[in-house]
Amino acid sequence: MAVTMRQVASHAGVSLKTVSNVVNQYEHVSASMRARVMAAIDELGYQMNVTARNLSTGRTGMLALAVPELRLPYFAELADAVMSAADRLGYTVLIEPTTGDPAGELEVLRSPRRSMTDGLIYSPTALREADAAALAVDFPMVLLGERSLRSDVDHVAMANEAGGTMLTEHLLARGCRRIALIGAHDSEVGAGSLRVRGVRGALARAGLDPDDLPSAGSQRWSRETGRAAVAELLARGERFDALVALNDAMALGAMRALWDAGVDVPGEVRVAGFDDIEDSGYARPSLTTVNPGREEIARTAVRLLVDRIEGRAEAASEHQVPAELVVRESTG
Amino acid sequence: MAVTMRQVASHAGVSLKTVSNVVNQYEHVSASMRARVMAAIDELGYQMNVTARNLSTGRTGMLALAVPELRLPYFAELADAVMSAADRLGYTVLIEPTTGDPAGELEVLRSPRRSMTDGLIYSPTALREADAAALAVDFPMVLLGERSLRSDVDHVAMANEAGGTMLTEHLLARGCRRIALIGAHDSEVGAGSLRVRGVRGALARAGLDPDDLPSAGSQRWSRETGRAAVAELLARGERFDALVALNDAMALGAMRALWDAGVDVPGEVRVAGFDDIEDSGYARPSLTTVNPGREEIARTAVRLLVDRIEGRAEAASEHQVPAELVVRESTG
DNA sequence: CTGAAAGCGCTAACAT
DNA sequence: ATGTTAGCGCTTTCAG
Repeated sequence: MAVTMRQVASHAGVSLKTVSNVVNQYEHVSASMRARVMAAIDELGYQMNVTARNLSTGRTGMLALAVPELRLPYFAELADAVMSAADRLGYTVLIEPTTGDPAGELEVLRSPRRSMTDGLIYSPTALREADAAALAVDFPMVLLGERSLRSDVDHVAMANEAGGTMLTEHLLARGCRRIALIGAHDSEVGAGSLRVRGVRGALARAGLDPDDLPSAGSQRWSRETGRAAVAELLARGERFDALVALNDAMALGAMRALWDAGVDVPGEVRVAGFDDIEDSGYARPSLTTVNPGREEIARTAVRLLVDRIEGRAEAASEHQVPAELVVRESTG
Repeated sequence: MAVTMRQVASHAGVSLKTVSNVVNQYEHVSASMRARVMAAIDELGYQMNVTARNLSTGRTGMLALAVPELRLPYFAELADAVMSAADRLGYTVLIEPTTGDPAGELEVLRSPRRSMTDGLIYSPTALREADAAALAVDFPMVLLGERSLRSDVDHVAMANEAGGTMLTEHLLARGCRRIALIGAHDSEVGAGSLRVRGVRGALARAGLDPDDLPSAGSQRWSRETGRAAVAELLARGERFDALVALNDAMALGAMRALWDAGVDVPGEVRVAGFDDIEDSGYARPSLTTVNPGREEIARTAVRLLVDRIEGRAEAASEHQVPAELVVRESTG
């Protein structure tokens, strides 16, 4: 079918190894040899069979990135950033959707496809303490998130708690006294609980009751969840002068629901989110949020993973990427 | 390093082939044999080396999907849909970002990585007539878009022109008389020109001048492009009572810019887009748009490609996926 | 600097 | 129903 290296070799009248050397930019090949081989390659339209090389070298040049779903804008933007960073280091990214449930997140660790990738960038959102053992894998992996589940693996942590704190202090400074929360669930791990912790801490420090937070929302952090959560809060008759959504998508859905209900943002309720996804700057009103440093997270994760794959890694490390408060119209 | 099938075989005291049979669910294996092999697999923690199988079978089980960038919401949602559809048929998707320029779009056709995927779903947006020859590839491919460049390949076309027509007729029915266009560029192929054709056709039929369309915007169909385009139109002093953006992202950016300029939507200007991305339903005002049938496009493309890969394909076919007008607040 | 030969881990005829 | 034997196309010692 396709032209093989062997055919190129015989067409050029050289050995297989020589063709391999030329193709792989091996230094010590005479110019004439190289020219002859290149000519044969062109004439035959040879294309390297990457699978064969992969088997031979034991490497595939692919990194896996496990995320819940690409429809969630944060993960689409993250994937984009990871792909660019990987590309710069000569790697390709295989995106593995987990659907954001524990089963899917565990499955990606055990998938036979792991043998097709050199390593995994893993952003679990639904794993529970009980699943921690599954993280003891025998391939290079870097975890996105705090070192909550397993410690002997590289981590890239974003400033979740600090972000929650910033947001809350900002709202308090604007005069808010009763904050409602969207998207909090009981998981003990993951970004959500840390963000909530930041919120509670700031409230406590301000002398407010950190446990008196009206809250709604589910596991799937989508616009629809945000919209439904606000509908629920209003239906329950909750009162609040600020709304912290644990991500921007929910915040955008929430703002829409508030508008539908005739509640003015930021006049009556100030709204803030997390992630600084692109939409947030274009929403009406534009959304105050926390920029988690997506680009740096992506760059760092890829670098750590590639270092480990290529044997340059030391002990497992944890990197903290600083977050930044982005104040926009939704908080006045 | 990793456990091989051979080790499993000797551990279980059977031949290589038997292990292979068990692993591949081959029917004719005695229950006892199967149990013995499974036990060995568990004890050794065996995991199939997919790369080796790929080399041997000449298949990888991966489909490539070439799109400009995942940050553009339409492509993130499309990728999501393609991945789901592929998964249902037992395939994995490798996303190949093209950056949306001609070089990147050509590159993906020639990349050695094509030997790692069984076929390609290709959504060119920047290719010119001159590049048509590059589409003569020797691997299974399905093109997303009209049969404008090459005809002997499977196509899944969306109703671009019809969509433009629907949108325009809707706007005319609402009383609009002067439509501005965002995102039109001179490319002769691609979705843009077809959408524009639909707009012009409807205008002509209504007795309006189809060539008198204020227009702005560039190749990259992002929110920022939409915002900048409106800024430019306003700066030029153009007058218009409707705005058709060639995709939703630009429409959302445009609406934001109109709001910044104090122009009421839909009161003074009605706005419409294309794609029905998720954001459009949550925007304020929510955006009137054309739903191109993304799910069906994805399903159809994957099915066509897999049929071809697995040898069930006939002659090249063109599938038309119907579009649907989604009327929302932005057109009153 | 180039060639010969072995082998990566699996599948697939072909036997048995 | 299970075992044997060749490869798949490339990389990689090891010679020369």
